[in-house]
Formats: sequence, structure tokens, C-alpha cells
Amino acid sequence: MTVIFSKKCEYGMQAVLYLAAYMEKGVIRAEDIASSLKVPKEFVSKILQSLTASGIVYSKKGKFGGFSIAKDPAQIRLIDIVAAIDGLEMFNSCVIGFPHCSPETPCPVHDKWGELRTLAYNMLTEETLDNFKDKTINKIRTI
Amino acid sequence: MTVIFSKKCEYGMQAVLYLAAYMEKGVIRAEDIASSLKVPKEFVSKILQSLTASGIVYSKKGKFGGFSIAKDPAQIRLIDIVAAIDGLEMFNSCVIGFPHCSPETPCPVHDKWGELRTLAYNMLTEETLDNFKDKTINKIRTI
DNA sequence: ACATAATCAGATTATTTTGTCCGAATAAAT
DNA sequence: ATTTATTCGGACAAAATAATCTGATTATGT
Ligand code: SF4
Ligand code: SF4
Repeated sequence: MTVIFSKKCEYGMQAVLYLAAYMEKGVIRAEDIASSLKVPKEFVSKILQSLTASGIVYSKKGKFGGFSIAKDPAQIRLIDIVAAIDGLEMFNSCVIGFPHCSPETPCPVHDKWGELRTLAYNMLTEETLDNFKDKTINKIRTI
Repeated sequence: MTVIFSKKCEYGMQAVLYLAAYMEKGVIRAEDIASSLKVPKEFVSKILQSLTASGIVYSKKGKFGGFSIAKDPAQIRLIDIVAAIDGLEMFNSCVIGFPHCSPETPCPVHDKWGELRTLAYNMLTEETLDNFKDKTINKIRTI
């Protein structure tokens, strides 16, 4: 069981938080990111490749190459990463897995789940990455 | 990507809601449950087998056998089904996938996620299956 | 007792997700 | 130009999840 997001998406968010927190270092090698986060190197590299295609991450090839954040962190929200990797279908789906989710045919937990989805959406939308710098650095230290 | 719970768990909750809503019918065949819910018959049968082992569901073998709810629906909560199938680890895990989740080393969204987890827990805990009967029947009709 | 209809239990297959490997391309330093 | 360190991109492998099949077992009706 996953907690809402796929590993791909979790690692993607972690890696982008890392890049935003350490953006003054310039490009950072996938290997450094992977060892700091304790996640598989090739996997995180692959995820960052796809985020490069989405325009969130910048990559530089060759010696002294690596990844960096492509835009101002003040313009990136966590939901942008979720949208790029897992997509946003979860915000239109049912916790219990019933089909045809709508207020006209509510399942037993419809009201509460709707509220939860809104809160989750806000959590990923209200703040931009620049606000997360200190907490990210502290969290990564403890991994 | 799943929305919090595995298919196994989603189908389990749906099937138990079904059994609770139609408990006056006595035992119900896996095939009827599967066709009403539009889920794979053998899969739902397997899940109900494991819920039988957990004591939530009763099963009767042989001709005119089937499944029924084993306890009073007023004593079963959705979280009991989640606990039996997916387990409750999600209530101690991070949305972003960081390890060592704790208030001492909070990740960027720790506060909001903590609140969300509590609401999700309440959603699955506060009501018992007997309260869901009407909504379940209406929802199943529309599948 | 026998035939029938159903669950049970476990083996098996399929699909998706997660993770790894490797050759080609690229860029910097010598 | 050559060497070296790196990403890129796609193929590949492993693991987890979802779904199916099959034979044994059990209970009912005749
Ligand atoms: S709670 Fe019910 S109506 Fe709402 S999304 Fe889930 S199944 Fe659909
Ligand atoms: S929000 Fe941070 S501290 Fe809280 S569970 Fe997630 S990673 Fe752990």
C-alpha cells in the first residue's frame, strides 16, 4: 500500500525540495542527491530526467554536469510535481474505490472524503518551494 | 497510483458494506457481490475469505452457501477492514515518503499532513456500518 | 448413496510498479 | 584530439499487486 503517492512521485518531490534548498550550489549530481536522500541513484536520475522534460528541473550533461532547479522556487508548488508525475486523478477519485464519483451518487464517506481531498490539495498548493528551504535542510540532515 | 488504499482493501470495504446493507438476505454468493459491484469474482471471493479468517465475515460452504456479515454492523467500522487488509502503517507514514517520521524532524508539510491523517482516521472510525446502509444501497444501484 | 452447487485454498498468470544496467552522447580538462 | 566524468535514453530485471484458474472439500436436495 502506498500513502497517496507513488514512490516515483515521493522521490520526485524529495529531490526537487533538495534542489530548491541547495540551489546556490549550482548543478548537483544524481549520485549526491541519491546518497543524501538514501534512494536508488538510477531511479532518482530517471525521475529527474522526466522532470527536466516537464521544465521543472534543468540538467547539464558532461563532466561537472548535474541537475538544478529550472525556475524560481517561489514559482513552484508541490502539486506541480505531483501533476507532472502521478497526475491529478486522485482529486477526482473515491477513497473506497466506487466508480462514478459525484455528489449525486455519494458513497458512505463522500462528505468527509471531499473535505479531505480539498485539504490535501491545499497542502500541495498554498506554499511554494522557497518556503520549505529550512525544514527541508533539517529533514535531510536526519535521514 | 492508488488513492490511499490497495484495490484489495477498496473491494473489501465495498463488499463488507454490501453484506451489511443486505444482511437480511442471509448469505450471498461471491458471484452476486462481484456482479453488483462490477469487480472480479474470484478476487472478491479471495478477499472475503481472508476477512472470514479475521472474523468480520461469515462463510457458509456448499449449495446455497455464501458470505454474510459475522458481527452486528453496529460493531464494525471501516477501519477494522483497513486494519485487516492493508494494515494501519499509513497513519504513521509520510506523504512525501521521508523516513523517520516524527515531530522532532518534521518535513515541510508535517503539520498539515498530521491533521489530514487524523481526519482520515476519524472518517474510518467515527461511524459504524449500520449508519451506512441507505447510502450504500443507493450507491450500489448506480454502479 | 449420489449428483449438484457452492466455497475453500493454493497455485498460477498478468499487470504495474519499482529498480538496475549499459551504451551513446555530451561537455570539460588536459 | 584525447581522456574523463557525467547525463541521457532506452532496454532490462525484480518485486509487488491484481486477477484467474483449478482441484479438493463441503453441504444440500433427490
Ligand atoms: S466518497 Fe463516494 S461519491 Fe465521493 S468520491 Fe468517493 S465514491 Fe464517489
Ligand atoms: S510530514 Fe514530515 S515528519 Fe510528518 S510524517 Fe511526513 S515526513 Fe514525517
